[in-house]
Amino acid sequence: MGPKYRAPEGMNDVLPESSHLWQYIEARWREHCHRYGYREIRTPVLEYAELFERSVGETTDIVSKEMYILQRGEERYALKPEGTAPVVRAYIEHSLHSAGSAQKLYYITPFFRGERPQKGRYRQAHQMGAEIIGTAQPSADAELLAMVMHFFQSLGILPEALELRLNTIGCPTCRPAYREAVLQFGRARSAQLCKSCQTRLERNPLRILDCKECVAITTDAPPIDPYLCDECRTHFDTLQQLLKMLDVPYKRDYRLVRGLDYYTRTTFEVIAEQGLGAQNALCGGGRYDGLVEALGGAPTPAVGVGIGVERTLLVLQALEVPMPEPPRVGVYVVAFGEAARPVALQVAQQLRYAGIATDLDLEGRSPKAQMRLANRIGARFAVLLGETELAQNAATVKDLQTHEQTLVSQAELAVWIRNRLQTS
RNA sequence: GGGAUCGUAGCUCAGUUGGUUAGAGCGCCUGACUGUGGCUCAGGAGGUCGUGGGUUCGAGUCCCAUCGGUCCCCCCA
Repeated sequence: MGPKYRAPEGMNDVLPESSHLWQYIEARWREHCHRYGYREIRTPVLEYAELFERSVGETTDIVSKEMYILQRGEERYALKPEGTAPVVRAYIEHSLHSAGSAQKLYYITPFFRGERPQKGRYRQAHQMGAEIIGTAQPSADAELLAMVMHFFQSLGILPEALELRLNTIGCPTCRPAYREAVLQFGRARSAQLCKSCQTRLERNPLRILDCKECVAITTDAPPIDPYLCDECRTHFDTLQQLLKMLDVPYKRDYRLVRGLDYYTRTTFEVIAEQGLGAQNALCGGGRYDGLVEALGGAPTPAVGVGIGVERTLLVLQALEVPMPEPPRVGVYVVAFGEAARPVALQVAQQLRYAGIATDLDLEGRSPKAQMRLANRIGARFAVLLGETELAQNAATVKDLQTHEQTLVSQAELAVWIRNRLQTS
């Protein structure tokens, strides 16, 4: 029996029982990025649709059929389907290059793709991203990858649970020749390729390499290495050396040819064996040396990563990694009798002003129900107010763990409680 | 866009080859304990069995349609 109104398909409410986990992951990401010298950037949830059409690529599924388009008058907007293009747009728009050095920017953002939802894949999902804009040095790629793996580690995910897959897809100088080689390879075996790969072949031949259906055929496809230009080869070699030096394990994956048009050279993803179903990529990213220029900026190399928040959460839960408990109030104020209720509210405020997380009944429940609630929400102390206490401007503080009761004057209440909350 | 699967109380689920007033646990409320939680016990509230048709003397149970969830393909974080 569905309720009359539900959240849109593939879009989820984060309920209080799990919102603290989101806060935790997001706080960790912020901390982590600050530790690596990044600063936060926030961009609108909407951009002019054209931004994504130009950057992500008109022929990609994302742009051709998954974007949420909003038309308002003459303006065509799209809910952002990924995080990088808006950051690059902002970088150009606000001349962030003028800072003189490469910009390290991080963000946390929702993004939207109109696809059938499944485990770990939603129509509104959330991404933690980081971009280094303004350097072509492989040390940027290496630092970014080390940061990402360090981030997962800091959340308590063991390195064995993850696999960093790494590849290079060359640059506009060398990729065309490789593309041609794969195209020839594919054409020669066109009949054996799956249906979608046959159309893929003409549009974006490299994509046949990461088709699961056609692995058996494409396993013999030519590797890119002999086709790489000197610059791309040096970049990739150096990156691999740096990763080894930094003890960041990775696996070369010749099939890792990302979906978005803007990638050059380095591509990577981190996959998890457990916790995610078919959507086992926790994060993905790569170098996009042509994007800033393509969007109207000066030629500016860059590299970036996006980490799925939902997917990270699923992995943490599947691996049973310890995570924080939801916040609890320390004190619950209980009123015995109607006369005590306004005083209870007053006392609760007094405790809150003193910085003590406090709650009380606002529904007129019986004392017993109030006590039950105090216990259930995990409060450490119940502050009891009845005729006896009111007569003395005092309160009975009950320690709900030890059952000890102490009569404390209302004036000293906050200090009395704060001392015990700190020491226990 | 295609496919698989599920849909009984707020939540997790029982409901036998179709057979009277549809059940349990958790949670909620009340009481035992007239101003005191956690344990126990006794009561109570809460359900158009997703919806609409059909078969039947009779449908939660069978058939069809439809809606929704979940998972998978495609694609991607």
